[in-house]
Amino acid sequence: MSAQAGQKQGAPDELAASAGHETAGRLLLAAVEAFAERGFHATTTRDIAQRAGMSPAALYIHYRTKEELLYQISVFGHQRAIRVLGDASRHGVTVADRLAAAVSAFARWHAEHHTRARVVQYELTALGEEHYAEILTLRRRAGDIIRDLLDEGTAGGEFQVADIRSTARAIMSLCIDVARWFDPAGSDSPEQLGRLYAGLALRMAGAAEPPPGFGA
Amino acid sequence: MSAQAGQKQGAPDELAASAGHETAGRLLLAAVEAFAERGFHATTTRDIAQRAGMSPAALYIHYRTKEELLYQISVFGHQRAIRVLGDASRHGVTVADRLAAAVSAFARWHAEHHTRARVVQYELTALGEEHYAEILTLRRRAGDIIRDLLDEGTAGGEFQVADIRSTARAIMSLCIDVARWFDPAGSDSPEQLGRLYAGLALRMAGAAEPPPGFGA
DNA sequence: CGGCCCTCTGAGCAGCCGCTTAGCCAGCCG
DNA sequence: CGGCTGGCTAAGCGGCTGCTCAGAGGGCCG
Repeated sequence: MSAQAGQKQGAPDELAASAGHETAGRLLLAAVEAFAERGFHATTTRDIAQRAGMSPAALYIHYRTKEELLYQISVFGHQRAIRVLGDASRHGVTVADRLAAAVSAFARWHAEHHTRARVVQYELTALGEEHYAEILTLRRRAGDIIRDLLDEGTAGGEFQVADIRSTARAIMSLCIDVARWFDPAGSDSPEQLGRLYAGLALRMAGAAEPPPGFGA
Repeated sequence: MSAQAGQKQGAPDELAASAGHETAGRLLLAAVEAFAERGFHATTTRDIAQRAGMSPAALYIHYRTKEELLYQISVFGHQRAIRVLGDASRHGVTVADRLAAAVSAFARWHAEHHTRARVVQYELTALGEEHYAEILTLRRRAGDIIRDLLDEGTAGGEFQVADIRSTARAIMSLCIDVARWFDPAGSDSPEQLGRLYAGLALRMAGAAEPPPGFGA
């Protein structure tokens, strides 16, 4: 019930570990679940504390406010997502390979960590003004990765894109929205979804179709 | 400040008119704005009443609860969006024409009415259980429209789609997510966005590319 | 072993929440 | 003209909110 989907049993959660203290990490995971289920504003500090098996006051030993919990989740989540996207975007010989790898990894991350991703992508506006601005600069980096790939592929003639900025935004948009609707009980696995979305992104970029029977 | 984007000055708002009473309509528009800005749970009935220029108690003469306001907005918004999508999906000779028209209209609606659409698409979970279930049946109808077009186009050989259900969901997802990021002060107009997204959807469907210089 | 610090709890504060109630007032009907 | 009706408001109810604080308990250090 409290285990993050896709995480191996017994493996320490990296988000929880990032808190640097076991109780602080438990509170972070409890907050992710609660925020994802009900939204930031509808979640009470008592609810978070109860999910972590603690008293409401314990929360304020490790975090100054409820908003700081959201901020920590947001920073860590964005950093992870951008790293996943950036690493994948360097795997591949052709630009098309790299775009496919990037989109596949990014969409897959949103499916696998849909609980976390939902908080990261849809509860941003509940952040304080300074924290919000800080997160926005992180987000721009993610968009730039896809745009650079489209730039490179279009310049080299591999892609046919009329409006690079808008197309890059559409591809990002497609991946991000996965967090809204993805259901782990549904028929598609995160891997399948990643493959499918990589193909869709290549088509959106106007890349030449791979021959039939290509790929696994 | 309180006028819906894209609405002509002085023209009676159809959502407001749907309330059947002037004050009730003003409250509905005020609620849309407040819910879109802060989210349902972070919005207080006092805030809604103040935006409509009334006392908090006035709200309860026209609506039983705060949730009923959200429900009215949701039903009306879904009905409009589905009608826009359905009407457009019947305009065109080829299936590709109709898919382009449907996606263009649907994406454009989400851009033009992004305030309303944001509430409709992202505050669903705040609905009561029965109301939520009712809205879900409406939503399925929307998805079916795109899926039927892909079905028809694939059967006729106009489209090349490996996974029709997932591709239909991706196209819907792309349009819906417009409500999350669209900024009327940005460089793209709703019309431009609709045209762009129609082209992207055709590519996702594997339709043959139109010859260069095609269209306006 | 004594003292200290760090973590955690029970109790609770001030303030805001959704919603209700009693009553005011303008407009319509006979 | 008197009385009734429906839209509206001022005041306020119980309950829940984020957050605080005094103190308990247990492990580490000298």
